[in-house]
Amino acid sequence: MELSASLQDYLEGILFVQQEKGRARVADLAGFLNVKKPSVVKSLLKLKELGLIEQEPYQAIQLTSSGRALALKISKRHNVLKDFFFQVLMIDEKTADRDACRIEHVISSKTFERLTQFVEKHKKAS
Amino acid sequence: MELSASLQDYLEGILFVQQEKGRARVADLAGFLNVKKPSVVKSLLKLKELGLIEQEPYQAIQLTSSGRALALKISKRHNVLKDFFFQVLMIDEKTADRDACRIEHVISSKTFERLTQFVEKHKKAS
DNA sequence: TGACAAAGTTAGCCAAGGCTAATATAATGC
DNA sequence: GCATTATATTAGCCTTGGCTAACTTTGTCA
Repeated sequence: MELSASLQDYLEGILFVQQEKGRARVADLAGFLNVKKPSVVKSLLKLKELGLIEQEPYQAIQLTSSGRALALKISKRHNVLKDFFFQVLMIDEKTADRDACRIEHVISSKTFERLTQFVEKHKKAS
Repeated sequence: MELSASLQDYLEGILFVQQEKGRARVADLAGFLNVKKPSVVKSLLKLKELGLIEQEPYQAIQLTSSGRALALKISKRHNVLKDFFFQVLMIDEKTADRDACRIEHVISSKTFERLTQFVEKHKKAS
């Protein structure tokens, strides 16, 4: 059961906003992801059905343990990709971040693992 | 005017199939892209409206000069990405190709250019 | 404590890009 | 040259993931 790129973005966004602001609300997420609140609500419904988040009506969003695990996994992908672009290819941070955000959803596990090793090696060498 | 990932795939596919088989027909493209023929027809209509291809009813697909230029550009991206995965990261060819196919649509020009340099440098070094 | 602002929700619309079923045209072989 | 097969097209459906407008709930503060 593969999560769509969009739902992965929501999940990752929830984790990020929680870490930044202590809690993640619909409006925070809408701001972070540059979408409107009703779009957030609609997507949260799907994440609830998948058991990845919980939310009391009109309240802040909670990640379930499986939701948190998945969000962390996606977030880790993001960071390795960003490190590769920023530290290895020396791309400016903003572009590195944007590219990471798009590629994290489509890169294969195999390629991601090799890239992780590659980035590690580069860090040690410098 | 940015072409969607899907339309980029069609355009690139047309170029590829033409090179392989001499001409690109709806059925060839459907096979290559793993979609059904009516989906191809629908997408070709959009590419026609954008002036990227021409097609007489029930006949093979022709790239216009701007369509060809764009297809070549996309194809080049694909090849550099594939080279990076296959030759630098030593990913198996099939996976390298699949990742290239997905990432070519989302990578920024800036990052792509740096990656191109990086791959060139690696080729010389080996 | 009651009014108002902010946050969340619902309903319903739209475009993109798949699909199937049915139809039309082209190409092939007897 | 005609029947059959392959190819292309059309019509119409579905899902995803946006949006706006309108409404409900929550929270704040005078």
